[in-house]
Amino acid sequence: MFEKYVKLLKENSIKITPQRLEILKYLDENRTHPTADQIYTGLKEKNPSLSKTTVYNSVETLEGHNLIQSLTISGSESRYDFRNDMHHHFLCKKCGTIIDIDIRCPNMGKMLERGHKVEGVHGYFKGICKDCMKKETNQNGSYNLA
Amino acid sequence: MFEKYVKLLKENSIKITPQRLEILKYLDENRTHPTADQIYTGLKEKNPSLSKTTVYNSVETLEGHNLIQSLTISGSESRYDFRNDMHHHFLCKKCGTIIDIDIRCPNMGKMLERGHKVEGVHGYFKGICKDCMKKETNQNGSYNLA
DNA sequence: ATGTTAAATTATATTGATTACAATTTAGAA
DNA sequence: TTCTAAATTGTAATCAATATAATTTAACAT
Repeated sequence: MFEKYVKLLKENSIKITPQRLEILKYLDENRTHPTADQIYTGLKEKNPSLSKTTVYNSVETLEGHNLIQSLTISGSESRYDFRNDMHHHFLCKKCGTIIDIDIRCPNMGKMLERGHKVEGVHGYFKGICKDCMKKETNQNGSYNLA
Repeated sequence: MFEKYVKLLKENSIKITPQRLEILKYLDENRTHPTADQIYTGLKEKNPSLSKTTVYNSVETLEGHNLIQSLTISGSESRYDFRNDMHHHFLCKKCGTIIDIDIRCPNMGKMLERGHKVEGVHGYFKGICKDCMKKETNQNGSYNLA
């Protein structure tokens, strides 16, 4: 059940606690880039003693060891991503979904040339996602029947 | 003095107010990507009647008309950028500076291929800037004298 | 297994950014 | 100049995130 996450924590010399295992599992199984509050709410029922502070502490620890990464795409709240590899994100302004975009930033070389040490890269696209675009097109189409 | 900003507002059919002119001018002259609070504090002395709510309202209006853009690079607070053209940003974890990086994202084509409509692109790099790297090197060098 | 201890968890209080609201003022059109 | 919708203002409220201190616990040594 939790072996995978136990292994992850052990490999990184992070103390193994039920809360951290649950949070890791939740992020692994919910690739929707949830907020701290969503993680808390999602786990609270099965783990009534869970505290929101623990969620904040845990994601901070996990991020500090590069087991997960945090996103600041929406401004109002941080979101968390089980994936720790470099990829980009797309936020749909219509449905709110955050989609993983598998592109690696091709500009790292330029940053090095300029003498900066890059430790993290975040690429955020914002707009209307494919599915919402389809719906819009359909709507406009029906208007044209008049 | 303010002709440039009057013109900007007029072109976008935004009602011209002294507050909006001051905020635009502040952002134009302070390319440090200030927070709403920094804008407020920077203008309050010369404009004692200015309200922080007005700063929030104004930057929202200006961003809505694409006169400025907001950054969510730091997580805790939004920052504002007079530049509205596409470019990237680098946040130095050491000195906190946010540097403009003049690269255009080369992945727009891929997004279109996938059927998404992209309205905004934000590229954030985080790490240690050139200047802070130099200081670190110097420090390590002096230790090596022992 | 048991005891020990530093670290983690928890509940609560607090901070800080942002938004909501209602009263007042004002920009810009008539 | 008058009028009106919109903007500004101060205050209160909200929401995410952090600080704090007491309690619990993971992991090590015995």
